[in-house]
Amino acid sequence: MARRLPKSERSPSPPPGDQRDAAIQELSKGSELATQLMAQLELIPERELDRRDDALANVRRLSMSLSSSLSALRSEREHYYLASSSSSGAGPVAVTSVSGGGGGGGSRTRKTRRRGSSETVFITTTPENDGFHWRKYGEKNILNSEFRRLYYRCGYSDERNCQAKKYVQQENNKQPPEFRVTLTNEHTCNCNALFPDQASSSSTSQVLDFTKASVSSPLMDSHVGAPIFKEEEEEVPSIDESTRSIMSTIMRNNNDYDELSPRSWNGGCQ
DNA sequence: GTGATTTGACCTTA
DNA sequence: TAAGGTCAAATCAC
Repeated sequence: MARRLPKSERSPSPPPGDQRDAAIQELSKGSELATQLMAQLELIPERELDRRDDALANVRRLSMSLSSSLSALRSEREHYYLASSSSSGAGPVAVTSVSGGGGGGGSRTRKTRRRGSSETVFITTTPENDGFHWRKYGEKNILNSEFRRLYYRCGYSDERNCQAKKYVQQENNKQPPEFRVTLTNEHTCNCNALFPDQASSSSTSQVLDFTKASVSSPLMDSHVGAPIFKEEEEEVPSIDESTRSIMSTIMRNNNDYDELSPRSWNGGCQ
């Protein structure tokens, strides 16, 4: 039942949370602690060399995993690109963060981005590959551009009041073609498709299948190489097992991280 | 039948 | 007033 609600029946969205920032902070702390632990291990006497080296190796691995988690989260915060595919060999080419003038507000029920909520702009050959479920709601010819601009909103915009939006406009006819993607508003739906193996624990988990027209753009050809996230799929190329495990551990230990928790990744997407 | 996309009209902003 | 952005009925795909 995805029929859009009449304007009058819509409720205002809650402000976007900062759970991701909290997660980043916790990961930073973990990283610092790992560094300290490494220093302490160096002090273990040489007669226990074997044990010391094993422990050191483990801590180094832990530290590296924390670092990659951090960098992945930071990257996602900036342009939602945690789930970009390595199989396609194509990713964002350039990223530009733009901060607008500060919320439209007012009594208008309709707003345009010209009034300036924060937005992220980047060029990519895989505009569809950001791990989120988008629904197209419009398409326009743009002045001085030979390509039409496509308008997407979060697939859970209605049921979860998620205000995330995405504008996709082809930039050129290169092979593969490049697209300018503009993301506005953070997802508040808790419905990204990261870690689909965890998501698959729920029979109603949200999956992304870009072979369906429903979540892809007519501009997106097969050569773009979009990943297909299905319930049966187990691998997310951009995140290794250790990173995933550490993030899960941290999130289990902090219930405030609803936006990032596995529970939210799958159960929330119904 | 259900849910997503298309598309022309309408709204908002500059 | 032009252009960008959004709405929502019609249409399409499954």
